[in-house]
Amino acid sequence: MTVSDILSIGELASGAGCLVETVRYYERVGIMPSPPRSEGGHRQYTFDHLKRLNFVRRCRDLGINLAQTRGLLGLVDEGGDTCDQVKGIASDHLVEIRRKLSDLRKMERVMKDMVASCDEGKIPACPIIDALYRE
Amino acid sequence: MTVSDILSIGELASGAGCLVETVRYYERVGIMPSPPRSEGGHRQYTFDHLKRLNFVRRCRDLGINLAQTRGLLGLVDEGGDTCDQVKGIASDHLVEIRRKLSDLRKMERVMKDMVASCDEGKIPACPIIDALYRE
DNA sequence: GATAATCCCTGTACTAGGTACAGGTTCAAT
DNA sequence: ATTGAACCTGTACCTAGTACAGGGATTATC
Repeated sequence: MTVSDILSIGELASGAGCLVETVRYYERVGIMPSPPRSEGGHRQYTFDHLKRLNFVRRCRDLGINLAQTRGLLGLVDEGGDTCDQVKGIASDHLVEIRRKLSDLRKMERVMKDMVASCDEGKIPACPIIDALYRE
Repeated sequence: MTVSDILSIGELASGAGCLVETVRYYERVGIMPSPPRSEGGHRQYTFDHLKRLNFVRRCRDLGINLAQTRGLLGLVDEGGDTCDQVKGIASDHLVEIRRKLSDLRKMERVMKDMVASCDEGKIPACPIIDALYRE
């Protein structure tokens, strides 16, 4: 590591807590820009790139998919009064999260009941298999 | 559709509410057996196959992955006193569901706060982008 | 019995969001 | 100058299917 402002792809990746391959993947799919290169062909990043990568990772951690993340980045890149559009994307995502939550809660109930039913009788037929196999 | 006990792949698929391609995929990955064929090479299924396919679809609907589903089917195929093993797989899956639920609840809270923050001020900088972009 | 419409066959490519190499080059430290 | 780590490109792989293309089988209608 030098004292300059240039980050290698490894430094960038570890700064954002992801793999080097992931950064190259983001470049390939147009989420991260192609940075300038050294004479030998190594990618040279700046702290702005790190901010952008962290933004992407934060979106991903929240379950925002790459297409939506790309959309948000587009709005960021444009700048200007796009707050409503951002809010739209975020609201859409919130709806999606709530749908998944409701599905998972149903699954939890079913699995919990199935596991509990196993404790009750020590009968030969397994109630879980029964529940799943029933016609 | 004939009056015999033989189901075509299309009848099997629609009976289980999935695509024909999915059935062929399950055969390819060893979840469904290779059934006998007609003289012309068409797959010939029975109602036992339909039961098995429904079992698989029910597992998938509950979010049980194919590897775990294969495990359950293995226990079913063996028969015998494997109730504990079944319960093990189900309990593991319950743990997984609960982990996902907790992640999603966190995401919901964050997204909800972000969307709500947008309503408050009509300031130029978008609070959602801010929240995600913060260093 | 002929024909047309529908179904089925195999094989391959594609999806999302990366991960995991192989084989070769460059950089940084000693 | 040398060595070892990090980097490069390109390709294959993962899950759980989906989507064709090009051709053969079956069924319904006439």
